[in-house]
Amino acid sequence: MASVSSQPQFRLTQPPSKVLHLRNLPWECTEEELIELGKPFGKVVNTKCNVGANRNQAFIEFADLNQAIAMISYYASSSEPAQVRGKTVYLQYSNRQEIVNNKTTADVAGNVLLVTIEGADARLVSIDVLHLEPHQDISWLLQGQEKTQQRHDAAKVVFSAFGFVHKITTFEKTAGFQALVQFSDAETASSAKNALDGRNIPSYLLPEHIGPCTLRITYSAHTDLSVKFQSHRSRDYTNPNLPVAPSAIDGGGLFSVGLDGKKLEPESNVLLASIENMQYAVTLDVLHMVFSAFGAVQKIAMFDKNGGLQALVQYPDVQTAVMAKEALEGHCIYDGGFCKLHISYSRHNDLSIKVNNDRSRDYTIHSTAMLNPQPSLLGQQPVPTVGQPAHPYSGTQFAPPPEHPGMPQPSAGWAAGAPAAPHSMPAQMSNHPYLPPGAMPPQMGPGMMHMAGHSGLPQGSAMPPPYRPGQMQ
DNA sequence: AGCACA
Repeated sequence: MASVSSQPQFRLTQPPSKVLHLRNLPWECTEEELIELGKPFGKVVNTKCNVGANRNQAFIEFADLNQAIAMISYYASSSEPAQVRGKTVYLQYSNRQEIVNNKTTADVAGNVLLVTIEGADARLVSIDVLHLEPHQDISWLLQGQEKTQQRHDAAKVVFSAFGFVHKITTFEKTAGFQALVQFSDAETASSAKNALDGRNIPSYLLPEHIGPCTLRITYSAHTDLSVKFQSHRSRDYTNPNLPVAPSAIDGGGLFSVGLDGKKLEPESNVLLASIENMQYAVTLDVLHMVFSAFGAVQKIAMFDKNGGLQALVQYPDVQTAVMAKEALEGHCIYDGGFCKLHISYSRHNDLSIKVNNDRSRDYTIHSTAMLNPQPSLLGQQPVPTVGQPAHPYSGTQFAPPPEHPGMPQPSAGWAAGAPAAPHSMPAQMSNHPYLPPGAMPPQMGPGMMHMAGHSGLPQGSAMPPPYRPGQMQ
């Protein structure tokens, strides 16, 4: 008998199925587009997008087998390939007879996201990415040994930019490392999804030398994740009292040192600041101004790292650095999510500044004349009187959206960032809704963060003097 | 360019 050897890979003809498997789809491909593609041939009753390792495959299911056959046949003999937005899409019968798993109605927006974190080096994500959550004591995580946990942490940090993350569960699958991330509502979830899907975790959140970690995001059908324990693979941020380290991970080894106890990242008087979404120039003087709000800045050294700008900022003492870090972390130098700061403690205690130039400066030695001794925008005056920088940043350097009261919303973040906003910058100065042109305080870049009082920052009277070693919890 | 949520 000339029986066909049916090695699955080489079968030219799969058995027909109402379900078609599509590949080589564009990222932006939506369920609507899939339906559009199939509609000429019949009724599409179900779809599944973002399938496969690259999330660029999909399934569509027709109401009737003949409709699927019609579509396959048509494109088998057509000179024009099937396309979605100009991209050729390859079709074949699926090896399944129906789309299983379909979430309730489709890829319907919910408050829980299914996130796949791709990247060969994802396991190397540092604990540093956690530091965005000052209240969140994650010291127990340090004990963790698992790569999954670290990617989990990265997910927390990244997604917190869009709103409060209630819960995260993670799991390892063939598709890779995945997480379910629960927000309070679908709006928040969808803003996170829209902003983050297909993007890489910014390199400043990752240690040096590690490759990109890409996020692939779809909606989950879940609405409320069940997290029974705080573990390295699941966390409930709404319930800090949840028991730690369940049997799930034989987590015996965990010295669960205080869920409200000690800090793990050693504090330092020197901060390492990374600047994200740097749509506008950030100069030494700008950094000096910003960080001076919390105390005398002794030294600053700027350098490029991983394609981004970083700076080491030295204060005379740890307490000041702690204050600055707590206050500035995650905030933007400019309104609109521009030049967002990420701050961790440096291992340095005393920077060695070889030369004073536009990238590094020792404010303790010469040029003290221009160093404004009074340390705070924050402390007293609502009107910033920070030291006039050596090179006044002419308005053109910055993109000064109107001087919004209130710190920029962290929600913008790197999220929508990339494509947004670069165009009209100097123009906005004159368009300032409140100030006549030229009314801008010369010391302050227009649109810059106003440390004095507003949202996240402790303000004026409410704020203990910067040097007070008080606990700001 | 080759088949999916623990």
